[in-house]
Amino acid sequence: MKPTRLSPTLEDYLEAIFHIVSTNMVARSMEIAERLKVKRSSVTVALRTLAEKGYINYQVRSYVTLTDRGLNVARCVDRRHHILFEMFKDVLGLPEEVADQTACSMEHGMSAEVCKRMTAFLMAMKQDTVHAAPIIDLTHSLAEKIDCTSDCGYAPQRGSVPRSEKGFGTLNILDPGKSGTIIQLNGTGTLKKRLQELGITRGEHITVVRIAPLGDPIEVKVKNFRLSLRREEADMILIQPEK
Amino acid sequence: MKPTRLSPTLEDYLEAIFHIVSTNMVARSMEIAERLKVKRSSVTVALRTLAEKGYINYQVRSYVTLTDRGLNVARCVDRRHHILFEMFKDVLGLPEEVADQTACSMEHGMSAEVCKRMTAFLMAMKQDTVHAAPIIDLTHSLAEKIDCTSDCGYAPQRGSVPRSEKGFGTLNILDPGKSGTIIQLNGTGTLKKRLQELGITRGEHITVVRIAPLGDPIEVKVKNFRLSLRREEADMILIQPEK
DNA sequence: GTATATTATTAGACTCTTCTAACTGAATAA
DNA sequence: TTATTCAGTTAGAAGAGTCTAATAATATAC
Repeated sequence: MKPTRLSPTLEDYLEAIFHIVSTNMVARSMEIAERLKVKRSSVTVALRTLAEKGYINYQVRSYVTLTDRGLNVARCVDRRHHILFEMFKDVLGLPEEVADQTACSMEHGMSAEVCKRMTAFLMAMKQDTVHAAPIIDLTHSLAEKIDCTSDCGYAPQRGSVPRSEKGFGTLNILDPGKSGTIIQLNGTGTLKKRLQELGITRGEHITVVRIAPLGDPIEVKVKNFRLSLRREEADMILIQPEK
Repeated sequence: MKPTRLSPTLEDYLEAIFHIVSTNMVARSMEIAERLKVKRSSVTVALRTLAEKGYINYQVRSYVTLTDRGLNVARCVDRRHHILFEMFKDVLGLPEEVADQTACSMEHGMSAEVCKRMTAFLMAMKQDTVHAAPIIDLTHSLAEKIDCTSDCGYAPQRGSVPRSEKGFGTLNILDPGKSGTIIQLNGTGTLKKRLQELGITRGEHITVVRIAPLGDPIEVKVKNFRLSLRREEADMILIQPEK
């Protein structure tokens, strides 16, 4: 009966019960299982927990109803869902199904305050259509222009990780002519061994002589030997740059 | 090495590594643990998994870097985070910390398409400030007026669950004068027994005679006996209303 | 160069959520 | 009434993620 914070999963169960109860007055395991796409046995477990915490009225092998507490939470979750749904559908112009699905997966991390503000925002968009309409139009036309495959619009970059502040990095951060001290070797057994045999060991001093056009291979100098390393190999060598 | 879909948790680890690597070139367990507020031992487990799946370069007891695949995913998660953060901070006017936290918990359920549209929306808001400014102003002033405690702005209601379509419900859905057939008793041992002894059993016909002002108690008639039930008791009685 | 402190790892336990498979209770039909 | 069917339950296992406690490797200090 204590008001423990509900997990996202249990919130989902409550939400499902809320919807079923809205048209049916009572909910049964089967319907909940269907709606949440889980097995009936999982529902039983969840119902037991929800009943223990005082969110539902539940006796073994009988219908389920929400307690007042359960109803409050369910309404709250439902409300968050609707707000997000509207945002995604009406403002962002996503198809209903996607909007619904996305709302589902986002509704749980939303505090009352956030919910309130988003409600206010949607109210504003609806009240002030004169200003809202051009924004929405612009949104849609901009959306078409953004190229967004797997990386969400980020342009693929090479050598994209910025320079270290503290100091170390893999060998690849050294420009030609610069040198550093080897801190650690990160490779797998064989490859690591090979590098060690070439003289690349902790504490050793290493200088980058030349880098081929595409960053591969890299010519380095260790103990007065010259070696040619592939980019992957260089990535395994952790160094503390000099100067 | 297979491109299994990452869990939200693992995405969080990747994101943390991404940020540490951005200033540090390499990430260490400790820093990751601090950032995610978990114990170092949990980090070790996560790193092992991420390495197995090919998202990071990781050898036991050495620094961590992102692979190309890891970098792509991390950038993507980071981008989703930023978009949500901006939305919450700049549009909804939430304090930075709340915006960040909320973005954190919502960033995982966001598809590339949703991310794209939200990016477009924020671009639109920034490009067309003439229209955006009044909307944001209105949002803020509306937000102040919404009373939103635990139930997200829903007004507390009594008897709020709508009437059944299929039919059954607890006794509380019957208006005075209406009657129905008892389908099931939902109570605990003692209480259930008490009700049964009063003549409230499956298949019995029950009529609501009168409901006290606040819905409690409810006067009913079963088998020509008149009984007074408390609201809680009535909630345990499942009925199929008549007509 | 040994001792101490720091950092990372293992092992084992626990929670949460789900599953499968077997079983139980109740409603329906013969 | 007995058999069949179906919904709901239990038990047991598994995976993910976390923790504590103990241990091991490394770095630092003397």
